[in-house]
Amino acid sequence: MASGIVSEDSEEFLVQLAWLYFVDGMTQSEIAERLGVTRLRVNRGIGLARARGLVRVEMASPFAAALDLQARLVERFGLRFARVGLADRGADDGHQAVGAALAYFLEEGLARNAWGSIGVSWGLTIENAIRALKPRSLPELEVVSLIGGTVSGLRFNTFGVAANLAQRLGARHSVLPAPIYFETQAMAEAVMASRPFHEQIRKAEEADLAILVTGDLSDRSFLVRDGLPADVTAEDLARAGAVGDLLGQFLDAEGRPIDHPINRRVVGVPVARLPAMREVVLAAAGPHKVPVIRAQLGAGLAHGLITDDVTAELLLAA
Amino acid sequence: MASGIVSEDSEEFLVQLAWLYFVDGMTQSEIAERLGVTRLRVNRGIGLARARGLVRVEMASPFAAALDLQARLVERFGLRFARVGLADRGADDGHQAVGAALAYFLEEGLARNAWGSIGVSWGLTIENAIRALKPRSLPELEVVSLIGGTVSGLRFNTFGVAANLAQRLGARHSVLPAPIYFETQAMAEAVMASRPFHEQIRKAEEADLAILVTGDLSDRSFLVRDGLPADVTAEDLARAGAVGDLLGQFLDAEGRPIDHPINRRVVGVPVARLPAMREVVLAAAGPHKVPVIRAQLGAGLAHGLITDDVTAELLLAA
DNA sequence: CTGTTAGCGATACAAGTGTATTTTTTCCTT
DNA sequence: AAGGAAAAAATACACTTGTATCGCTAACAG
Repeated sequence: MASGIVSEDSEEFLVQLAWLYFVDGMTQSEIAERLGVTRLRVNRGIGLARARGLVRVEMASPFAAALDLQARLVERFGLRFARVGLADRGADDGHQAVGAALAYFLEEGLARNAWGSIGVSWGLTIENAIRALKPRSLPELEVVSLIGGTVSGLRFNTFGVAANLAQRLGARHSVLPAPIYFETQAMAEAVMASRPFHEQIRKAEEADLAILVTGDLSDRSFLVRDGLPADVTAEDLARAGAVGDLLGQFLDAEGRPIDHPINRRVVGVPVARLPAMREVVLAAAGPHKVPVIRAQLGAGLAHGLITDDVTAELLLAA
Repeated sequence: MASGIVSEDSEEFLVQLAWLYFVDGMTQSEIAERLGVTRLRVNRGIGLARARGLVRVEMASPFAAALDLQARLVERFGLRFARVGLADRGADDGHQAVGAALAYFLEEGLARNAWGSIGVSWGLTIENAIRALKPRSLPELEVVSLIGGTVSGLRFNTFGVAANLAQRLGARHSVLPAPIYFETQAMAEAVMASRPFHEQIRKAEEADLAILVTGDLSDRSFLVRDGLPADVTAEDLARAGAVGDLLGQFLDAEGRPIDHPINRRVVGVPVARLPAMREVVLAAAGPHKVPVIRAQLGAGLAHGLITDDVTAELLLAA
């Protein structure tokens, strides 16, 4: 019902608002008066412009705030690099901060033209990062999915994530047109072995950059909550020794895939291939994810880590 | 209170503030509490971070708001392009809006690598634009002064402008090490004819982009207020038919240099050479500048115009 | 030792902002 | 044409921000 609250949400209007507010520093009531609309409209419009990523705040050296944590992470886990943003300790979803940190990391690399193809999975973190990215036109770049998608139309579906990121960057994209999990191991193997899938997965494995996310086994994980096949529960996985997932594959505390059918029904780049990839970064934060992250970093599954200060402290604490 | 709190205006502190405020959306009091400083400090720090250009708001398609005005300016004055920002009609100095517009224009071109060298003069507008620019590293780029500088240490002195812009862009720069006006015509001619000056001016004339500003004859013009030689007054110039200046040279209502000694005592690229330059843009706004701008555009002294909506309307009104 | 001054913290307050609630308008249906 | 639903406007209010003011303290010169 409450679908289109702000009706006059044309880009032109929003750009006007943004200009008058952020560039000229006019007050919302002044703008409302000048444009002949209500202050409410202005207020909502400005919010909308930010939410849509039409205006972004860029920061000169965003990672200057946590230099020490970054250095200690690199040292401790033998990483190539680490980037840590500052979390809002009040809000319980650290996605905001990590998303922004991931975006700044991507901006750096994109400015250097460091990657010809980028592999992504899914999740709120990436979704947030996309919005914080500056729109570009990079027709040479290709965004590839590292993993299948869910059937249900979740907004952070892999298909959507790859498409949105590609659109933001003016790049091409390709996905793995399959569910994350097949009903049976046989079906998954058959599909993965077929020509087009084989080639697509290979393309994913050859991406210049892979952006990984991870989830734990709690209800806070979207994969656990909505993405698991009907016949598998989080309890099953915990009993089999899992602490969380990477690319839909469930890993134990040492970062090894657990011995459970679900790991053989998955469609995506196998975790075992990650160490051979060119550049793999893990973007994850939240106290509940600390064990999973530590497992994955310990197993050498990522070259770089992007997280927030709270998570970084916890990772270093043990 | 914690021990190692960075309580000065260090970049690290400001970046922390900016991150917590703009990325995490925390309130100023929350930030103050978390960092163990007073809210006042946070408030001022955030302002400082903006003023220093440490955080910038970028906007997706900044010139979408005034498409029609731009088209009409191009049509009316036979320009290659026009960019118009939205002025705050309350504030009487339009420098904010034009500065931002100029910055967006430069961002466009810099992203395309459109220029190998950029010529600048001086003024508040350019100063504002520099702060709104994203820092870069373009060691191949050279910023050159199109004009001499003032003796007094005005902060928008040409020398400073060229140096600041170059620093922001990570570029080299060179200036015309002379005052704008010499005491006598003979001195000016002698200097301009000397080898190093001759070469420097030639380099300026060959710049890929020239950014011009202009002033009228009122007290609002910094050149008139502080930059004129002691023996010349604005009244003299007005009597000689001047309506304003371009590169320190005073022009009449048709855009022709007036016949007055001051125009022969100036150190800089002669206005007459502008039409032969590759790309010349005039960045100027304000109702009081309308006659000068119109004169200059009428005489074909610029290929492009960067201004604000108020000025654009007035230019088109006549 | 004392008076002066610069700077910071505390307090206060006016203005600005984000959101919830109620009223009005508009437009569609019957 | 009347009734009803949905959108926009008006109203209200709690909270946030920016700035002015006062008073304390510490540094410093005489």
